[in-house]
Amino acid sequence: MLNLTLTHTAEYALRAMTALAMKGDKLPVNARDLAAETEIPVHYLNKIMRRLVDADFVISSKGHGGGFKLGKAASRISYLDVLKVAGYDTEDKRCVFGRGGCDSNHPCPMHDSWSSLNNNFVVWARKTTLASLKKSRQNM
Amino acid sequence: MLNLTLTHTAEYALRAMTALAMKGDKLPVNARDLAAETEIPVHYLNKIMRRLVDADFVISSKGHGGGFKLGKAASRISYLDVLKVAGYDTEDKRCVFGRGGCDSNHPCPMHDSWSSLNNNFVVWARKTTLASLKKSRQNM
DNA sequence: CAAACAATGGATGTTTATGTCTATTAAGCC
DNA sequence: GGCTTAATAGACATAAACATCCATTGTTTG
Repeated sequence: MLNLTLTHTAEYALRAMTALAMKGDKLPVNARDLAAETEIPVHYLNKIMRRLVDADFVISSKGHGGGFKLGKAASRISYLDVLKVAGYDTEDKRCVFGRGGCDSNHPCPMHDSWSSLNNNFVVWARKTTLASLKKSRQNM
Repeated sequence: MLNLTLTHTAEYALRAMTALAMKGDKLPVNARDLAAETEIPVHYLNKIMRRLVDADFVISSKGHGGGFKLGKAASRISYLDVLKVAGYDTEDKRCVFGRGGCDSNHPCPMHDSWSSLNNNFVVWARKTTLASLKKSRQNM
């Protein structure tokens, strides 16, 4: 993994989850409202939500008064979790320099600096949860 | 800016620059050889090289014995420089949460955690130069 | 039970990034 | 000067990401 550019899909997933977390888990929010609030195209949001539902981070309910809400406590959902659902692969050991079999024993020229950045990122993404967001900005 | 996924263009640019840095600045390397070494499609590499040449990070020479070499000392070319040429925009202040006018005074729920990650990344990219790579892995 | 609401699933269209091709220009070598 | 090497330039093709649309299924309310 690594990166420097969030895909739209990933950014949207984070937005939607953040918005749900800010709501508390009282009432479900329907796709239309969620989309309006987060500036995400409704139909596209629906697709992303389905993946989050499949991964059990969101619970959906149909029919009148239905919609989406968090599937577990905000403190138990990390950015990393959400990014994985959105297609990021933390297990991807592909070499940035394009070499096969590049690891800390047989590093390519970019290996060391790159993995330090990557590790930093993964630590950050794992420890940042929807709850930490909510806590730091209750006053939105 | 921010990220978690390098575009191919950016990754290729970094690879090519790294490979050039490892060569020292004796002889130019032609596109064919550079492409083979870095596993980049030749024609695509050519396009990227042109942008690096335009930005003065690479000097090109045509004709027999020609090719590409670094345009300045490896220590004066940072990852950030290369990424900028590849299209990354460090000045992009667009809000990840989709809000207009989001800044540290009027932060969106994601703002704080997101900017701490981003700042980290920018510091890293600025301080990491082609020389640091070269030094850490002279033995490639 | 009927009507309205809302997610689901999949087909389809559009845009952007990636990759390929061909012709042109410039430089070195004989 | 003619031949070969190599970058430059831009047109063109392909694939992936992004986005839209519509029909279906399930829920709630009256």
